[in-house]
This record gives sequence, structure tokens and C-alpha cells, in this order.
Amino acid sequence: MNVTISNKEFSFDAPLSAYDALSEAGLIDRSVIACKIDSKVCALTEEISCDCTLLPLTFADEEGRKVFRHTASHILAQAVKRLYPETKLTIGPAIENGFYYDFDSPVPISSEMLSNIESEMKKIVKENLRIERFTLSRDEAKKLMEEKDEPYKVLLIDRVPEGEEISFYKQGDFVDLCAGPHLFSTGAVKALKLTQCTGAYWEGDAKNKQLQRVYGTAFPTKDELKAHLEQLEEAKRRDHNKLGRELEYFTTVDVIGQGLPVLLPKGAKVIQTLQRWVEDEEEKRGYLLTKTPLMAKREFYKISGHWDHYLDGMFVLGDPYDETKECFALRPMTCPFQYQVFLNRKRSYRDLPMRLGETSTLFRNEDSGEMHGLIRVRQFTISEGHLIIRPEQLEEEFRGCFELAKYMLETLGLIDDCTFRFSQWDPNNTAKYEGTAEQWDEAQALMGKILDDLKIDYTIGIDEAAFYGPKLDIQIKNVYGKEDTLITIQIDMLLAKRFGMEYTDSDGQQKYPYILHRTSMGCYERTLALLIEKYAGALPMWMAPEQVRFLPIGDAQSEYAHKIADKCRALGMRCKVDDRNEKIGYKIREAQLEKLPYMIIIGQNEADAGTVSVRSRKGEDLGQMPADEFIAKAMKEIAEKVK
RNA sequence: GCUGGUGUAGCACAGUCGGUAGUGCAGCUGAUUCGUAAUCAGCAGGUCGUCCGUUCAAGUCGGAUCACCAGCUCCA
Repeated sequence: MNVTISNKEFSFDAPLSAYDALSEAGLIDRSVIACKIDSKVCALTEEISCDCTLLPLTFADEEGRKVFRHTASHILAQAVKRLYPETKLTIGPAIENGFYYDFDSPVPISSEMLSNIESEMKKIVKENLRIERFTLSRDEAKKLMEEKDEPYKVLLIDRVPEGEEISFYKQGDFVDLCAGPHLFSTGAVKALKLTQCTGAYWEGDAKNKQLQRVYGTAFPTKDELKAHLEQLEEAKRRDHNKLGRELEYFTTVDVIGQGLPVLLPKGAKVIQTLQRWVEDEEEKRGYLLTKTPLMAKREFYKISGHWDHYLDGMFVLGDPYDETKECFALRPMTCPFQYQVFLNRKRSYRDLPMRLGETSTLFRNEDSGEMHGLIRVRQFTISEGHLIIRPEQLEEEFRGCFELAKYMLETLGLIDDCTFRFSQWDPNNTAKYEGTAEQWDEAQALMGKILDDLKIDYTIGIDEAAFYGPKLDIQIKNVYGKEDTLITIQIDMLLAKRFGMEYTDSDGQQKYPYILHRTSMGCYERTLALLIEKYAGALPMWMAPEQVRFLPIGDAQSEYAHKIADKCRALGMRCKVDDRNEKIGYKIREAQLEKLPYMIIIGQNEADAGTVSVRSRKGEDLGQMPADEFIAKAMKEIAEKVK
């Protein structure tokens, strides 16, 4: 048989293991932990008996890492069963930076138990147990798992599709149902760490029993583990929820309530800067600004569909079920309010596209466990907008929305951290959605075509659509790796009809427009959070809440410093003079801790010469220059939104 | 909403076996007028998240509740 190993041809007379084949090709060393036969990831013990291609996999390959960490999750399961035999096993996959295993444990797993488990895992690694695969028929497999009293595994066996092998992996006296593949032995997992323990629902469904999930990570060497843990710590130092409070961008107050942050002057200033920029940019692109009410009567939300689809998420003022009394609700979305602008008078095809923008404050009664800093809150302000368009304008207008969003993200410096998701409905979950399958198919087909034409590299999210249509979601991760939607552009072919939004077309017919729901840079609070994390609190000059601080060395230079600062302020620069009687080193240190873009040191030399000494926020000395030269440089930086 | 953790001065943290509250930084006052990571002295600041209970006595023990953190689930 002929085997192509890393693009070279080899021929073998008899079947052999992948390990032997790779040895023959001189491609085996300690770093090889698994292999890929054709497109399937396999253990090195896999037997090769026919023509195929073969590639070695190391920890550097994503697939190799998965095999490695999946093995670590089995070591975890084995350790837990040794220490707490009454625990039931469920599943334990490798994930992006590690692995987890879900257990059904009669007692919650405490942090003390976690360190015991970790020690036991290290023992298992030291024992260097051979990992062996075997397969069983469905009945034998079930019998084995029933004997071992593993009810979840019995359930999982039933899920294995007909015709697929039911495989088990054995290491020492531990046996687990698993599709594999795995490492050769437990000894290779030289460095591991259990990171946390939390609850997680069986099958990811909140209606099911909550299990105990143990997270961990593993590496081939202790140095790599250490570097990874340090990197995690470093990421946490950028956490907006910590940094944003320390640097006084926002705070929370117990008695105000959950998910209702107070924006302090610095946070408010950044948001105002962003908001002015967004509103101006939208105006340039033909948007009309609206300002609509923050609440409406129950009946209004019944027309929009929110009452049926979103009541739990709304703050209701009054008894929602007493029809004899007036009842209001704070708005969770802007859509139906902004539609009233279109409905204000009879519309013609000449009015379209009608691009409406609004800096819109919304209220959503999120479940109590969902709130997170400025990323997930109960009241937020979004750069909202709706484009009411003729069907044939869809592609061009969608492109316009996408380009605006892209421009915003590029300017903010966030574009490289974003991923795109084409969010579709779930045909098996029709209760959640409005409209017919035909309407959904049409909207999704249109959107798919537009996304492909725009050459957007996207993933598909099933059951992630809005109740009225498919979305392009622009996703971003926070410092903990948790993903959220920053920007969304949605196609809606349904709501216009609900609201009776007609226009007279050129042929005299009354027609329903399409609507694009979109945001240009998302919610200001969330965007601010991600900016703080992206820049570790050192925001680019143009959006920094304080752009320049003047630091006179002594009283004698205070007047000169104020004179220049006044000049800067008159030009719209955000600056302060620190003329406290403190040592200059002390003032610099404070300004640096506050992550200000520029510090201007002013001594007698500067006052005499009409110059300033400029320092960057990193402490770099940018030299002495005429005051006017610095002002011109700074103003240019602000105007050009330099990062 | 669920699982686990945390809550002592603006911030970072001590507080032993239940015996009546401490340190550093920040703040204020005074002195110091100084060229790049901390000048000196003094002062002030706390219903120990909140409520209920146990006790002669609770920051400390028990319960409830609120807020914050991580995860699950849900969502911009």
C-alpha cells in the first residue's frame, strides 16, 4: 500500500501502526502526540492497512492540542472517580485553552476538593498508565456502563448513530465511553492545573439537572503552563470591570441596583465623544436623527410583537395582566418607535431609502446572574438605526451599513478582534420566531448572498436570529474569552406589514418596504468596556477623557502652564494643570498611573523660552518644543483619530 | 434564574479561641518651592453590606437578604 506522509510517498508491504509509519519517514520525536490519517485525527496506535495520507500532529497543532487536553480530561475523571467513587461521569471535552469534565456529584466540588483532585491527577500522570481503546456492541456497551452505574453514559450510548463504532478508553482500572482519540499514555501530560469549578446544565439546557463542571488546562511542559497562566493574569489586568472602576470610568451602587452602572465623568466623557462622532458620521451618510419616547403603552408592544415574544425582558409599569387599567413598559428596543417616523405621513418610493438614526436608551430586565460590568447591563444606550427601503435597495443599503460598522471598528482599533456570525433561525423552534418558513428562507438566502458578495468570512449561528429576521452579528471577546455581540445588522421583511408601513411605488401600487435594523458602533457602554480592555485603560488620544496634563515644576511656572492650558482648552482639548506643591516625579507618576496620553513638564527654562517638555504616557521623553508646535501636533492627532 | 466564591475607611489588606477596630496608600491641615517612581509633621475617616437570630458579649457563630466576581443558561 502507498502512504503519503507529509507530502512524500512511502510504500509498505504489511499493515503497520501510524507510529511505525511515521518512524519510517523519520518524523517521530517526542513532540508528536497524535496523527491525521486522511482527514481524521487518530492516535499513534491506529493501524494503517490501506492507501492514505498521514500527517504527524504535535501540541502546536490545534487538533493535537485537543487530543492532549482531552486525555487530560480523562485523567481528571479518573482522579475524581478514585477520590469520590459515587460521582457519575458525563462528558469532558477539550476546549479552546484547556478542557473540562462535567460530573454529577452528590456534593458540590469545593476548592479544597479541587486541589485534592489535582494532586490525584498528578499521581495518575506519574503512574504513566497505558491508554487502550476497545469497542463493544451497543448491548455490551450498555451492559458495561450499567454495571459501572454510569446512567449518563448509558444515555450517551443511545445517541451514538447506527453503524458507528462504540468505543471505550481504558487507563489502569478506569474505563470511559469516548470517541477519542487519546495519547499513548497518561505520562505525557507533564503540566496540568485545575482552574475552576462551577455549575453547568446537562446538555446545556437550563431545564435539566445542573452538574458540577471542573475546568482545567494542560501542557506538555511546566514552562508552557506557567507562561499560559501568566498570560491569563495579564489579561485579567486589562479587565474593564476592574480597570474601569480603578480609573474611575464607572462605578456601581448597591441601592441603585444590579446592571445599572453610574458613569463617572471620565466614562461619560468618552461616551459623549463617541456619540458625537457617530451622530456626525451618520449625518454625513444620509441618516436622519430621531428622538423617540423611552416608554409606551402595552398596546403598542402588542402590535410590535414584543409583548408576546419579550414580556419577561421588559420593565413593566403597572399590572401587565389587568386590561382595565393603563399599563406602560420601558422600551427594550427602538424599532416600533422609530417606525412611527415613517408612518407620520403617506410615503412614496421617492422617500426611500429612509435612513433613521437615534442615540437610543433601552431597558431590558435581564436575569440577575447575567450582569457584567459595562458589558451586560439593564439600561444602555445604543447607536440605533433603521433603514426603510425598497426591496431592490437591500443589497446596497446593507453594504452601506456594513461599511459604516467596519469604518467605526477600524477607527476604534477593534476590527482585528472581531469575528462575523450569520445568525439564522431554527426551523425546529418556530415558536420563537415570526413569519413563515418561506419568508425566512428568502431573507436568509438574500443575506447569505450579500455576505458572500461582500466577501465576509463568517460562521453560521443556528437559532441566533432575531424574532423578525436573520442577522449579521459582529462578535468580540472580552479578556476572559467570553464572546458578545458588539454590532448587529438585521434584515426584517415582516414588521413593516405588522405596522401597516406602506409606500406608493412608481407603478402606483401600495407596497411594504424592507427594513434593516442596524447599529453603527453598538452600545456605548459595551463598546467603552471593550475599548478599556483593548487599550488596557490607555485610550487613544482622540477619545481619552483627559488628553494632556500640564505639570509645572514650581509655583513660578504655574501661570505660564495655565496660559497654555487655557489656549488648549479653547481649541477643545481636554486638559488640566497639576499645580499642587508636590515633587515633579510624584506628579508624573500620578499622571502615568492615570494613563494620560501626554504629560507636559514646565520649568523655568520652558517658561522663559515659550516651550514645553513633552512626555508620552509610557514615560518616553519626546523632547522640548515650542508650545504652539505641541498644540498643533496634539490637535492634529485628535482630529485624525490617531491610535 | 442556577452553581461556587467574595463583602472590614475612597483603595489594597490585617483582625488569633466570640471580649467592643488596625496598617499602608489616598484625603484634609501646616511646613517644604523642589527637574522625572513617593519631602516632613499632624489630623480626620468605620452601625465591619443589610436585617433577623444564638450569646452576658458577634467583624468573628447560624439564617435570610442585597451587592460584587467567575461559570452555566439567556442576550446588544
